[in-house]
Parts: sequence; C-alpha cells; structure tokens
Amino acid sequence: MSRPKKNLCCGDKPALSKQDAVLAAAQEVFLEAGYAAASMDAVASRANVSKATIYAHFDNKRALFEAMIGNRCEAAFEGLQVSACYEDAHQALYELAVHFMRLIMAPEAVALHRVIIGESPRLPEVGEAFYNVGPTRARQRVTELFTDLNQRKLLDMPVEDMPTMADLFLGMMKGDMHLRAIVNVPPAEGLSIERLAEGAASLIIARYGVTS
Amino acid sequence: MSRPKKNLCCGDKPALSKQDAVLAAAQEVFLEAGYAAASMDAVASRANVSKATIYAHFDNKRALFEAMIGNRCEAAFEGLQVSACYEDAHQALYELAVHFMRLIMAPEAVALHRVIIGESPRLPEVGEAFYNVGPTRARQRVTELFTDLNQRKLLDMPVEDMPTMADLFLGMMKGDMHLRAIVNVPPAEGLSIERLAEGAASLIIARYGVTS
DNA sequence: GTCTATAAGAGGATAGAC
DNA sequence: GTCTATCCTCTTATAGAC
Repeated sequence: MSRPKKNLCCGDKPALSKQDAVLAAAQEVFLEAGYAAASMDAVASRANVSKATIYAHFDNKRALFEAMIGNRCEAAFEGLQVSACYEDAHQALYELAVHFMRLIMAPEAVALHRVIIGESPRLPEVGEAFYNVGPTRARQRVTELFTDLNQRKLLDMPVEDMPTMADLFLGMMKGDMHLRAIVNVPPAEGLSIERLAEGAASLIIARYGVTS
Repeated sequence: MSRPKKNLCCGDKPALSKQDAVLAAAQEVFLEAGYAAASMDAVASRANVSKATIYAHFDNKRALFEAMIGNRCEAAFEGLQVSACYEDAHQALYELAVHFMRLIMAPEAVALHRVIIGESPRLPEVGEAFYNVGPTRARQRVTELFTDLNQRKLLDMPVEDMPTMADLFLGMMKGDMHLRAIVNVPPAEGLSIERLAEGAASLIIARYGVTS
C-alpha cells in the first residue's frame, strides 16, 4: 500500500506523484462516464501521462477502478468519526441526522455511490468495501448514540429495538432527497435537510423519549 | 407506441412478436451487464434475431434501452395501485409498508433500479421516467393514506407535516435492507421486512396516533 | 518508470439481397 | 421486415526504446 513517493520533480500542479495523478484522473473519468464507458485513454490524457504508465502502476482497468473506489470511500466517510456534544436527546439526534445527510448529499459522494451501485453486480468487492466503510460505520455511530443517551437517562430504548431503530433512522436520512439526487432528478422545493432531520428526531423521541 | 403485432407465425416460445422478443432480450442483457457493457450482438443472439432487425425497430442502442426501461418500470410499479382495507391506523401503515418493501425488494426491481441509477447522469430522461412512475406514485399513496386516516379520526397528523412524514416513512422502507440488495451485499440476519414495517408504523403512531 | 507505436479485437451501425 | 456480410471506430493491453 505505501508507495515510493519520489516526488521531487516538476511542479505545475501541487506536486503529485504519477500514481496519485492517475488515481485523481481515474476518479474524475470513472465518476463522469461510469466504469464501462470510461476509457484508459481518457484517464491517461486527464492525468497527463501515457497509457503505458498507468499499466506500470495498475494491473488493468479493473484494478485501477477498485483502487480509486477504496481511496475515495475512505475519504468520503471520514466525517463519520467526529462526535458532537449535546444537551438533550432531540438535539443529539437532530445533529447526527444533519451531519449524516450533508455527508451523503455531497455531489462527489452521490457520484461515487452511483458508480458503486452500477458495478456491484460484476465487482462484488466494490460493493462490499463501500458497505463496510460507509453504512456499517454509520450504523455503529447511531447505535453508540442510542446507547449513550440511554445511559444518561435521556432516552429509554430497549436494546432489542436498537438494530431496527438504527436502520430506520438511517433510512429516513436516505429518503426522497437522496433518491432524487442519485437518479438525477431536481430536488423538491420545500423540503430541506433541516426539516427532515427535525422530523426524524421527533419520531424517535415521540416513541422513546423520557418525559422529565 | 402501438405497434403492428402481426404475430401469426412460428411458436417455439409463447408467440412473441420480434419487437417484443427484442425488448425481452434487451431487458435481460441490460440488467445483467449494465448499459455500456451490454452489446447489441448479445441482445440479438438472446432474442434469436439479427442485429439489423433490432435496428429496424429501434433507432439505436440508447432508444432500445429507454424503451426497455419505460416498459419495465410500468410493470414493476403496477402493484402500487391496490389499496387494502383496514381496521386501525397501525395495521394500515404496517400493511402499506410491507407491500411497498416487497415491491422494491423484488430481484428484478433491484436490478432495474441499479441500471437506472448507473445511467441517469448520462440519460436524464431515464431517471425522470423512473421517478415519476415509482417514487412519485408511492408518495401519493402514502399521503392519501395519511389523509384518509385523519378523516376517520384514526390519526391526527397536521397537513403541514404530511410531505415530510411521507418522505420519512418511505425512507424507512428503503433503509439498510434495500441498500444491501442494491450494492450486492448479503442481507443482514435478524432483520425482516415485517420487523422493519412494524417499527416504522409504530414510530408514526407514537407521534400522531389518537388515544382512544 | 516513462514514453511512442502498435497489435488484436470488440462493438455500433449500415448496405444490399430477399 | 428480416437476413448476411461488412465497415470503421474505439478500446484494452503490450512491445520495445530510453
């Protein structure tokens, strides 16, 4: 994984090794054209590199694609790590919801999601890698929050409900807004991230909130 | 749109016109390989027809794809029309949820959704056509149900909450289970359609149910 | 490692006979 | 409408010089 970054030459761009230049170009081309329609020629010219150079670093088109996907998934879901501080359960759920929605609605994240979905039947490792760094971590975060709120007596959710509720909570974040983005339909008017997050938090609280 | 079905010949298969045979073959090939990787040769041989015959009925590859998509979307979402009878709000929401999840979890529906997502950036009409016959109708159904339950005094949801709640409700149906299917990751153990539907209905009831 | 040039083949679309 | 045969472009991947 750690590559020999002997990158002491030229500097028309912020000093990328050839390998990184290829990866960056691959990202652009694959996300724009999709896997099958993307050509190695397009990647080469976008990276200002010859095709042979690409093949010196990556075995074939598929390997390049998988390397790019792994690369970008890690980056796209980094934001999941941060945890906020909060006063009450509603605020905590609301803020996690907003944070998560902003993450998945980012244009690059949407484009990445699209190509992963498109190719996952033929490239199962791609779908799996995405699922493990994205949705799996997100569900862990939600479950942690539920547990923490329970311990602080800010929420009263039975442990056996948690897996189901974590899925439903994340599902609400990925609702119509995300669907529209991913099938390239203009966003609906009148519906905002904040409004949806507010609604989702309220539903959980109505069922499991503690009345003080 | 209405084609001349002079279909009085041969019968090794349940008597399809050439055009229908091509559409059926196109469905198989496009759903298996994705748009770009699918070849007209493959469609031709799967339909037991020459390539020239395909081009006699469809202008080009793209037109064939769009025709197939329109065709299948209509069929896949037909089930949305039926409306059930019910006694109480929880049962009504539960049954709509189960019905909807079964619809979108059907293998053909998942495969169709995948290719539509994959190509929608390049073929916007495809994404739009899908959205209009699927998600739009689904949201109408949910909103109708909310309204009906309100009128029967089985639910007490303010009209201004309905758009948000309809989206959240449908989002819960399209949660982790559907995501796994669409990125080709094996389904989780312990989570069932019934359990998720039960949870989703309960959340709505907890917030908007009428206490009798 | 990086380049230029090229091999080898697949795939969209059409010409022309029937 | 349907077929066979073919055109021509684009694409993956490599050979061989530096």
